[in-house]
This record gives sequence, structure tokens and C-alpha cells, in this order.
Amino acid sequence: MSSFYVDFKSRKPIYEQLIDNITNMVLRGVLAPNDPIPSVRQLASELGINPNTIHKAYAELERRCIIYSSTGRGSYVSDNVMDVREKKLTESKAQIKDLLREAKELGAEKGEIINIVNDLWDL
Amino acid sequence: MSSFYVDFKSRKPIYEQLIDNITNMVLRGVLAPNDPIPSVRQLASELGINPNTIHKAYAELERRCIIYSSTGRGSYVSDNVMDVREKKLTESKAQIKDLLREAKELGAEKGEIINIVNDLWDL
Amino acid sequence: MSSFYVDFKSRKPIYEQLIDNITNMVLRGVLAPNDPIPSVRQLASELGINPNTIHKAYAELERRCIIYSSTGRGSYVSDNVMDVREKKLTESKAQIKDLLREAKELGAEKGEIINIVNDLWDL
Amino acid sequence: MSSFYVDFKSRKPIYEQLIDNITNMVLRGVLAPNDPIPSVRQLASELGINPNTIHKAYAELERRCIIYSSTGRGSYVSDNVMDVREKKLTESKAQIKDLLREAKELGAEKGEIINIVNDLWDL
DNA sequence: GTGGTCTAGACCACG
DNA sequence: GTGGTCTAGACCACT
Repeated sequence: MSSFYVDFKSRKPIYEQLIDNITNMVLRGVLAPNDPIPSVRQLASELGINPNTIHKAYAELERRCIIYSSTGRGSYVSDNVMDVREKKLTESKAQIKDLLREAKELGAEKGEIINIVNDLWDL
Repeated sequence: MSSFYVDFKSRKPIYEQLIDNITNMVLRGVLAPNDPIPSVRQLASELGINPNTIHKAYAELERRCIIYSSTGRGSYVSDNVMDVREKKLTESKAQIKDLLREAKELGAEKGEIINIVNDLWDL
Repeated sequence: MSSFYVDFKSRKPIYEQLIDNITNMVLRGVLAPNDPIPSVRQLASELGINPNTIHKAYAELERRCIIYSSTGRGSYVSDNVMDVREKKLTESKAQIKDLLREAKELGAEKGEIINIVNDLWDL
Repeated sequence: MSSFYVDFKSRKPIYEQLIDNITNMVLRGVLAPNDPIPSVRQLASELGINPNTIHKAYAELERRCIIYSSTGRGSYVSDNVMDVREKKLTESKAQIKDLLREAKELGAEKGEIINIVNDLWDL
């Protein structure tokens, strides 16, 4: 029951979906530091995807220090998860700020936004 | 002194940049309802872009009811700008909600978000 | 208070709009046989349209025997209105038949159609 | 023995013909949900048409949620065919109503219309 | 002049 | 291989 999943109907490239997929599993703790992740071939056949696509995703994940690979032994979840989380949170807040600025220009009321925030944090 | 501008180095397609460009000018009132917008060929030569690319952008803008075009007469800003603004604001708020949910999962504090909101609205 | 009208936002060419416009006025009796219709120049200035466009419409209306023009004296409504009506009705029924066939293939029920017909004729 | 076909002599643009063509095949079940449709290049060479023209048709079909495409994988029939059918039927009935109203004004008898309906549904 | 369609051919990223 | 973007240049109908 692995939660690996790709949506072929999405416009988002499959390799990007995989990146997001695995990144999320790591950040949520579904995959713990030093856990092994499926081999390229295994995941490829499991998802019915070209192995090259899996490889591309793994390469990018390694570049982002979310996993590490050792030749012949497979790939594992990195143990500096907190750094990754920190980085993503910073990006996330920057995006939110941009969107809020846009929404304000479009006429959004401060109250509406506060309500959204309250709903998410307090409910 | 038209504010049309495209960044050829961007990964975002030129025609999408044009769409965003014009949409923003309409939403901010730089272009008023029923104002004429530059002809396909004129804007093409002005920006050093192929007319087909401009046409693609105009066609999509027309589909989104932001402009209307008629053969032999040219293209004009639509007059139901409020509908477009309303629609965009709804989308924007949905995106914000999604990002906030993600940020919360990543460990963002409610206070941080509230501060961002206050900064934007009250400063 | 002439009912001549063109919608610049429509995809339908202006000259076609004029043709439909005048044809309808003739068929509904708003314009009676041998009534004069506005001169090309007059209608052009009234509607803010290029005279060539008006001329094109008038030429087609003449070809369809809906109006007749005599050089230097202007244009007038034809007096064989019934022929025109007959012809249009035949076309109209053919179109309806085609659309009904399509609707049936799409799953329309006979009852729905009968209801539409009843509403139009009996209400 | 694909039923793709275009009439080069028609005034209807080739890309629109393709759209109608494929839409009909989907609605009639000739193309089933998630079936692959020919690649842009393949259909182009098959029909002797420029790939750009095929692409334009596919792009519009995707916008209408009749197919979906993904780079590197190809294009496939969407699986929410019923929504499309529903939408098209609604449009179709609206058109029929308009035409019936016109026909009535032109002097059509209710009986004539009823006969047409009966012929189509009962024969 | 205007927008709209089409062709020919190039280049890119994705799988 | 696939779809997607862009250019260059032609032709059409409409105004």
C-alpha cells in the first residue's frame, strides 16, 4: 500500500509529480530518514512508467538533498529532513505573501483572509 | 510608452506572458472597457515577436472574455471586467487556502501568517 | 427610432447582421413592400459603419430578391415577400429536423421536445 | 479504417471539422473513455494536413474536456463523456427552441412540427 | 488596414 | 517517440 501515485491526466510532468510525492512523504514522516526507497526498476514497473522518468525524479531529489543514492545499493531518505522542511516553508511563505498581495489588489478584504486563517488553524 | 513587455529568457511562454500582461492591465484599469488594444501586427512589430504568437494570446484572452476581437475592426477590452476580477479573486483565495494548509503542515505558526497579513493590509 | 442595430462584439460579420436585420424587418412587416430603405451613406453614418459594409449587405439583399435598387433613386423593399418567407421557412424546417436528429442521438426524449413545442404554440 | 475525414473544400476550418469529427466519435462511443487518439504527427500525415492544424484541434478538444494530452505520452479520450453529452444536449435544445420560435413567426403550423418529431422518433 | 486559418520547418522538454 | 512553442510567410474574408 505504498502511496506512490501519478496522475497521467495532469499537466504536471510525471517526474515532477514523483518529486512532490516523495518530498511530501518525507516531510510528513511517512518516509523516515535512512529509509530505503523503491529501486528505479521496481517503481517503474509498479507505476507503469518509463524507468528513465523515475531516474530523472531520483536525480533531482538527490540534488535537493532529499534522498541519497549509493551505486549498487539503492536510494535512501536523507537525514537532514529539517533543512528541507525549513527551506520549503520559507518558499511557501514567500508564495503566500505574493498571492496575498495580488488578492489585496483584486479587492480582497483583510477580514476574509483572517477568516480563512482562523478556519485552518482553529477548527 | 505602452507597458507591454515580454521576457524572452523566461521559461513561461511568450503568449502566456502576454495574457498575464494584458489581464493585469485590464484588472488595474490601465486598459478601460471598450478601449482598443494594439492590432496583432502592430504589437508584433513593436515587441519583435511573430504575429502568430500575439494572435494566440489574443485568442485566449477572448476565450476568457477579457477582450473581444472582430475581423477588420481590431480588438477591444471587454466590458464585464468585474466578472473577470471576481473570478480571479475566487481562484486566488482558493490558492491561498491551499498554500496555507501546506504551510501549516510544514509547521508554520498562525502568528507568522497573521503578521504577514497585517503587514500587507495595515502598513 | 429605426431598429437597425449592429453588435460589434459579435463574431458575426457586420454585413451579415445587417442582412438578417433587414430580412427580419421585412418578414415581420416592419418594412412593407416598396418601402424605401435608408441610403448607404445615411445608414453608414447612423451606425458608425464603413459605407462599403452597408453596400455589401444591400448587394446581397438584392441578390436574394429582398430589396431592389435603382441607380440614383435608392433602395426599396421587394414586393414578393411571401416567396422569401416561404424559402426561409423551408430552410428553417430543414435545420430543425437536423438538430432534432442530433438531439435524439444525444439522448433527448420525445416528450421533452413535444413540451417545448407545446410551450411555444399554446402558451 | 479510421473515420477521420476532412473536407478541404468546406468553408468550415479544418481544425473545426476535426473538433466536430472527434467530438462525435466520442459521443457515439466509437472512441471510448481513455482510448488513445492518434498522435498529432500521425494524424497529420494520415490526412495530409499540417501538424499545427491538428494540434490546434487537439488543444481546443482538451479545453472542452473531451480529450486530455500529455507531453511524451500522447492524447487520450476523457472519461467524463456524460458531462460533455449533457452539455451538448442542453445547447442543442436551446438552439431548437430558438429555431422553432423563428419558424412559428414565419408561419409554421404546430402540426407540421409535431409530424417531424413523430417521424424522427417513431419511424 | 484588421483578425483568422494554414503551411513549413525549427526547437524544446517529457517519457 | 510525444505534445508544446515559436517563426516565417502565405492567403482569406471583413471593414
